[in-house]
Order: sequence, then structure tokens, then C-alpha cells
Amino acid sequence: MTHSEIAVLLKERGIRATPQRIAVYQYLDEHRVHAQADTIYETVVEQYPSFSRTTIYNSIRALEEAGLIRPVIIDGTVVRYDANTKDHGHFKCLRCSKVLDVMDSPHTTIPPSLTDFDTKHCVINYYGLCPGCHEAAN
Amino acid sequence: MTHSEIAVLLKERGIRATPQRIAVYQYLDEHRVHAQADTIYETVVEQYPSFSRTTIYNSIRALEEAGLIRPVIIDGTVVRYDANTKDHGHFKCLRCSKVLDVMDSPHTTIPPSLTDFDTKHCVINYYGLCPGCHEAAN
DNA sequence: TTCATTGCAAAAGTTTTGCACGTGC
DNA sequence: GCACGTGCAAAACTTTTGCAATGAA
Repeated sequence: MTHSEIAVLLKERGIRATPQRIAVYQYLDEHRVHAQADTIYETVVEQYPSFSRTTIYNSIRALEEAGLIRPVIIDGTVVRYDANTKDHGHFKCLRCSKVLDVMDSPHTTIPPSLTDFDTKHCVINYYGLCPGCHEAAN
Repeated sequence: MTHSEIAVLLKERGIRATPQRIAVYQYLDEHRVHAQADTIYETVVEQYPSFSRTTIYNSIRALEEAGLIRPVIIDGTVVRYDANTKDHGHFKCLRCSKVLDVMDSPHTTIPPSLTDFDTKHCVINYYGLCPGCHEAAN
């Protein structure tokens, strides 16, 4: 996606299209690796040397509130981000720590115990060994 | 559970029964609130004033490796712990941040895209408003 | 007795905050 | 032009590490 296409997207969602927000969104859209804030920072700062970590966090929050990116909570202690906003699950390899998308995770129904709750969404995380690590472990 | 019952449990699982580990396990067993490390610390330090934060983290790791407690990853940036080791899901209220057990979450099957993976386990997290917060929001 | 565990202090890693300056619309 | 966003520095918060002293088995 070009900068101007992303700018249109941001304005459609009601947020200002600053170069920093565009760079963060572009990074996440092109690198589907579920990066954490500091990884995004290290890449985009090469392009915009004045970029600060504060701005990464600000931009992430703005994009998240606008519904353009989603947090991926699968690893204690860090929040990763994903530009894939379709409902999907994640797999985390317990050996190499890679986080992969699981696009065909089952559609779950709301369990009876949550009938009085206003459940907005549901996420499924899988943990185990990826094919490469599984082989290496033998 | 008494201290000596917990001591037996720890030894059965092959780890030393120190007073600190017993206190951490007892806290988690009695307070099913999915506490994070520092919350456990603040409570048990009243009982054992010499208790340090390092020991909380050490004890948690030992109990987790022994399979007596489980991490609950539902909230970015912090790891919570649960003495309920039966397979179950969690619900997080987006307003009051409370984390509740969901004992009747569906049993999910491994999706086709993970057939070459060695999937050890799977967790389901629900996000939304709890009954109290849902009512308060109207 | 012996080796695992504890507790202190210090550091590392991630995220937040306050405030002056800059900029998109 | 004005409100919103950025960038710096400093702080807050969670977790990890090194090491000497302690204690469970």
C-alpha cells in the first residue's frame, strides 16, 4: 500500500494521517510478523531519524482505537501487533517463540456461563512446536 | 489447604517445600483472582516480612514448572497466575479489568493448518463487559 | 552436609507521563 | 489558526541477574 492510500484509510477511520502513523501502519501491513513496539521503532527510525519511541506508542494506540490494527496477547509481558483485523487465531512456538497466524481456527460459540455478559470478541491461542523446531527436537 | 498438605503436594511433584513456595501456592489457591506477581508479593510479605520479589518470581517459576499453577496471558504486559489447572478459558472485562474463569468453554479441535505442528495446548480468551459494567454503561 | 533456594541490590526491558514545540486539516 | 500530534527526558512498572548467606532434605 502506498503512503497516500494509507492516508485515505486513516482519514476514513477518523484519525489524522501523520507520516509517523502512516509509517507504523505500513510496517505492520508489510511485515506480518506480529512485531512488538520496539521492533517497529528500530525499523521505522531508519526512515525517519527523528522518530521517537513515544510516537510509536502513540501511533499504535491511535491505530488500535481506529480498528486498523489488533493487539496479539500470546506471550506474557509484551504486546505484539497485527495489521490483519480479520478474526483469526495465533500459534506460538514454545521453542523459537515465533508467532504465526491461524486463519482457520474454529468459530466458537459463547459458552452458557457468559450469557449475562456482553462478549465483544474471543481469541484462540495455540502453543506447541512449529514443524522446524519439532524436527530439531528429535 | 493447610501448609503441611501443600508441602506434601510440592514434594509429590518433585520440588522442595519451602515456606515461601507454600505461601505463594496457598495464596493462589485461596484467592482465585488471577493475581499478578506483585499482588501476591504484597499479600504474602505481610505474613513473611523478609519475603522478596525475587523469591516470588522464583517460586512462581518452580510451581509453574511443577504443573501446580498456570500462567494466564490475557492482558498485555503482565502475566497472571491461576491455581486452577483444569483446562478452561478466561473472560476479561474491558471496563473493570477483572479476569474470570470460563469453565465451560468449548473443546476446540486442531485446525487443518496446524497438522504439521506439535500443538501442546490451546487457550480461549473472551473480552467484553461483565454484567455489572454492562449495566453501568447504560 | 550439601546443594537448592532465598534475599538483596542493581540492572534490564517495556511502557507511560509531562511539557514545549511542531504540524495536519 | 487551532487543536491534535510529536519528541525529548525522566519516571514508572514488571521482570531478570549476580552473588553471598541461608535452610530443606
